[in-house]
Amino acid sequence: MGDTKLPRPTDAELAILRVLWKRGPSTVRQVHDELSQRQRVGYTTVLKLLQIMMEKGLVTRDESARTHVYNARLAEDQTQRQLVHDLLDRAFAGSARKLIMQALAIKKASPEELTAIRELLDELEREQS
Amino acid sequence: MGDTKLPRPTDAELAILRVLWKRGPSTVRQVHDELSQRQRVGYTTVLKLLQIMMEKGLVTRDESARTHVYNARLAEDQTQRQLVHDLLDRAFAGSARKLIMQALAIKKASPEELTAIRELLDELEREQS
DNA sequence: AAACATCTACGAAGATCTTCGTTGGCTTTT
DNA sequence: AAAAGCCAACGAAGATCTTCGTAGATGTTT
Repeated sequence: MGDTKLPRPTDAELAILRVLWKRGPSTVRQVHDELSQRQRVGYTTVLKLLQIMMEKGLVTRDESARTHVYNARLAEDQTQRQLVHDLLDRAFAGSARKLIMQALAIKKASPEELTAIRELLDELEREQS
Repeated sequence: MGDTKLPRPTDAELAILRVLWKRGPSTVRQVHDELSQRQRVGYTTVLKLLQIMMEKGLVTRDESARTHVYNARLAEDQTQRQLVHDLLDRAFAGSARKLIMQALAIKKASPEELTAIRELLDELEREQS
């Protein structure tokens, strides 16, 4: 209960989530400091976004101290999986194979990565039997 | 040169692109007919979206007849690749491996699909040497 | 040629996204 | 205890997205 499906994070929200995943629980200032190393963004912009994300359920907030501490509600993998799932539905008609093909085509994956993927394939096939 | 980088299509725009990819060059009515089989959407909504997509360069338009004929500017794969690339940057810090892992985790790919992916891996490794 | 149907263009409303200024309350420093 | 700094809350502006009604032009039927 209470966990209705979360909305897909917007671009700006995703940028904040990435900071939270990297840093763990963080104050607005910490998120802002990290974020403004890459992009010019105001403090209150980050604050507002975090408040909205709180409403949407994308983050949790510890209000016990004056300075609130925010954290991502879902782990990085869970969100990533959701995003992939979403893209799969919207643009690939559910074909994971095609999506994977495209991913492989973009990034000239290193031999190590190819090996890792191959191992995952092995696992999946083992599971399936 | 006229080909500035195209914007990422929105959800509604992507739904229309999918129809164009499926049907090939189509009139507004044809797109609308196809689309309204799945979702309730007005004719002028589709028209307006196509006009906007025209401005953005996402589609081309043949105006030689009174009833215009629209077509996707980029092929399905090109757009898919762009979307994957975009997601890779925004949510996966560029790690194709992680994205592929997530894709595999979602869809219990069929043995045939796994084989197809494995073959692609073989090809890639061959190319790399 | 009148009535009807179909098409594009225009504009605008409502929703969401992104941005940040301002205000007022706490906290720390002087 | 006054001043200065830091914080959350609020509101609002501008941008983009999504939706569709209405108007006017063109084509078809009667």
